[in-house]
Amino acid sequence: MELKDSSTEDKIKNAAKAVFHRKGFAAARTRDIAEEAGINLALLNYYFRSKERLFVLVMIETLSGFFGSVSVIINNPETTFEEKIEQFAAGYIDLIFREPDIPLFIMSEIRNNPEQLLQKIDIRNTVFNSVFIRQFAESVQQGKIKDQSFLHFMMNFIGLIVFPFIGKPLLKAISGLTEEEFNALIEERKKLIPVWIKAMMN
Amino acid sequence: MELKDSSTEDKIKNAAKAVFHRKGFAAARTRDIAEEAGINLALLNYYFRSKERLFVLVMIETLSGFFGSVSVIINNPETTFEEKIEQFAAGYIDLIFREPDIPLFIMSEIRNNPEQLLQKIDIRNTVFNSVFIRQFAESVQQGKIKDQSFLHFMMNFIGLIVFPFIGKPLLKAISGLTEEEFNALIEERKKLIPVWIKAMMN
DNA sequence: GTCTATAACGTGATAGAC
DNA sequence: GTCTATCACGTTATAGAC
Repeated sequence: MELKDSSTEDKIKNAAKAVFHRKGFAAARTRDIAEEAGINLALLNYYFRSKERLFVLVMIETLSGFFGSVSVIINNPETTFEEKIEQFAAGYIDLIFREPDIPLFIMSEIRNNPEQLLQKIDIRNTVFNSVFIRQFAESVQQGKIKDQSFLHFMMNFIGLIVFPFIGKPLLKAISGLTEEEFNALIEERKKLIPVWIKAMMN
Repeated sequence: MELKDSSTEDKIKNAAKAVFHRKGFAAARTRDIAEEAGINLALLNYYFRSKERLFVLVMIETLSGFFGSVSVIINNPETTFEEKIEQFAAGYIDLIFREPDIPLFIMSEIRNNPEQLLQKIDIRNTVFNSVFIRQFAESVQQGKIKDQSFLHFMMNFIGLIVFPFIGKPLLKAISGLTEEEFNALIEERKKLIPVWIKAMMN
């Protein structure tokens, strides 16, 4: 969004990101992207050859940006397990605030093409070789937290962070909150989620 | 899925449900639906006039089925607040097990057309006039649970239930679990979520 | 009601001038 | 590199026979 739009190529790619994120691959039209970029439709094919190739590029950058951005946090050897939880929650919420369409976009597109998209990014190793998971195991062993499946823990943690964004239209309709009020509620969760997570683990 | 396929009209509608739920409106082709129903493409238009009209019908039934199915649970005056939490979690997980594509389908389509779709179902009143929310407020007042936003509570509760289904492809890739193992994990959550939720409220 | 054949339209992609 | 004009194709929708 706030990337450099210096070259025409970047303008198109950033426009494609915005449109794909908002509408998904199938519903996005190359004409939408061209219009959003303020260029002609033919230029899109000149630079990226096809809608599909452009999409793959966008997807790779989106996935690596989304999953890579927190690898610093979860691999910091200086912070404790609890500190990582706090930083992870706050960091991810800030990240998604900047691009709120990404979680639903990723989930939808992966559903349509799981094997192809997931092999583009080695998320499994990122998680399982992290300092974070080692500290989780240590905390369990030391009896600091309840013995439980790491996967349950991750589902809960990520779900608490991400679900309000995925369910936003629905949750706004239920609550009747304005955009600002709803965002303020999510902002509160940066502090609340770590508290909840710790309560769940005892 | 397991509905009566007696009439041709029902065959088409059930096929449409399956295809729309799996691929979303934009990616679903009327040919896919006709093939899934085992009928000719022209019949689809004969019965439902257009893809869009068929979609709206499917969406209305999906939404009312999804949100209506639990209104019995949350409005039962015989059960306590805690019992409702247990029944709601187990009931919803069973429901989604039967049609696992629905949560992501609903979220995706509502994103594309929030106002139009949400006015078709009065979910706001269903929630706010429920026995469930009254019991929540009473529990807060009596000091049984921590004073907190009902919306946070709902986000957490629904998120814990629904997120594993929405994030399934991703979570399976991260964990390396098979379909059966993953489903077993979710099955465990029927018992675990009420425990976690209670821990979060104290 | 159900089918085949085809019309009408939208969208991705390219040719060719500048 | 960038544009206009157009092609090629897939998809929705309909006409018309049975």
